[in-house]
Amino acid sequence: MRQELDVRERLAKRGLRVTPQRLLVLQILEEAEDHLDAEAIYERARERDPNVSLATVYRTLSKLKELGLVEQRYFARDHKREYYEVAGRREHYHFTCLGCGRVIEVHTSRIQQAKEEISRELGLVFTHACICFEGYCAECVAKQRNGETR
Amino acid sequence: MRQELDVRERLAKRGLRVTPQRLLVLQILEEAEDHLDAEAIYERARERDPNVSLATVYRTLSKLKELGLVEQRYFARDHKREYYEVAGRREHYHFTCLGCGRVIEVHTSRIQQAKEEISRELGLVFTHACICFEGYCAECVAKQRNGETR
DNA sequence: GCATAGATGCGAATGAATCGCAATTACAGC
DNA sequence: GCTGTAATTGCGATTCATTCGCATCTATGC
Repeated sequence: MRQELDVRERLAKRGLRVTPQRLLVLQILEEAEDHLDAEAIYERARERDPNVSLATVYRTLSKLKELGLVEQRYFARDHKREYYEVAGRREHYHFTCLGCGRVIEVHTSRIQQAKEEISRELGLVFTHACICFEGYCAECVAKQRNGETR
Repeated sequence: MRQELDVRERLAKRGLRVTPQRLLVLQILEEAEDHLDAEAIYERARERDPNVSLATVYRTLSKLKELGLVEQRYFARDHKREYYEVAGRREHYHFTCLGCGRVIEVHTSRIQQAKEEISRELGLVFTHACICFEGYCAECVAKQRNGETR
């Protein structure tokens, strides 16, 4: 797990408290393999502390996001829902398969390049980018092909 | 305005009707310079036909989107809200300035390149991409600088 | 013109996220 | 270790964009 000291420091720096709920949400996100939305985090949190409330999960995620400890994402599949992942991982983007629903992480430096180019050309300063892709994964494409030629 | 014949054809092809409401929404989108959300379209529509309902605007946008006549967008500034623009314009992406709220259209071929590369590498088939940028425009950056050194 | 499937308008419903507020609790200072 | 106090929590109520249900209307093919 991420150094708890770091977390304590970041919280303290803003006069925020280290509460069991905050540590719990953070831990859940660090243990998660896939991406979780508030509801999913809430469910997992209740398993360990049946008293946590959904509102606290939301408030915690919001704070942790401000502190730069977690990142919020939107996936094409369900664009109204917010998903979360711990911050500081390798630059990556998300591709949602419309066939199987799987979210595949993809890597590319093109987005970064695009930002740099546009920045140079128009003098824009980028603080955030929301990028998500949608389509069909290799397996689902194969399935569709088989289905069509049957 | 886009050839109404084309619109009639596309609708007819799916057994959909050409109604005044649909033509009105389409016209509003074609006349709009900036990007509109359902509420804004609704307001403009009522000016010409006070009876149109918000639900119809939503349903119309949904149908027009299916037909490929309009495109739905999300902007970083307000990610829960859907914005619309007529389809078929030159490939572009949107940058929202956190300072003045302006939405700036930017052009780059990097995104397309990224899709092609990832497609080759992982066999993914892209059907849609949701891309939006956020930051500060040149003017707002300049303003901030002045403010800091004052 | 007539029939009828598709559309509309209205108000109610949905659902994720947020808010208000009283009750708790972390933690700085003693 | 205790205390005071401001931050935090839990709960339920609220918000707000979008969608639904349904009775009424209407575009369109015959």
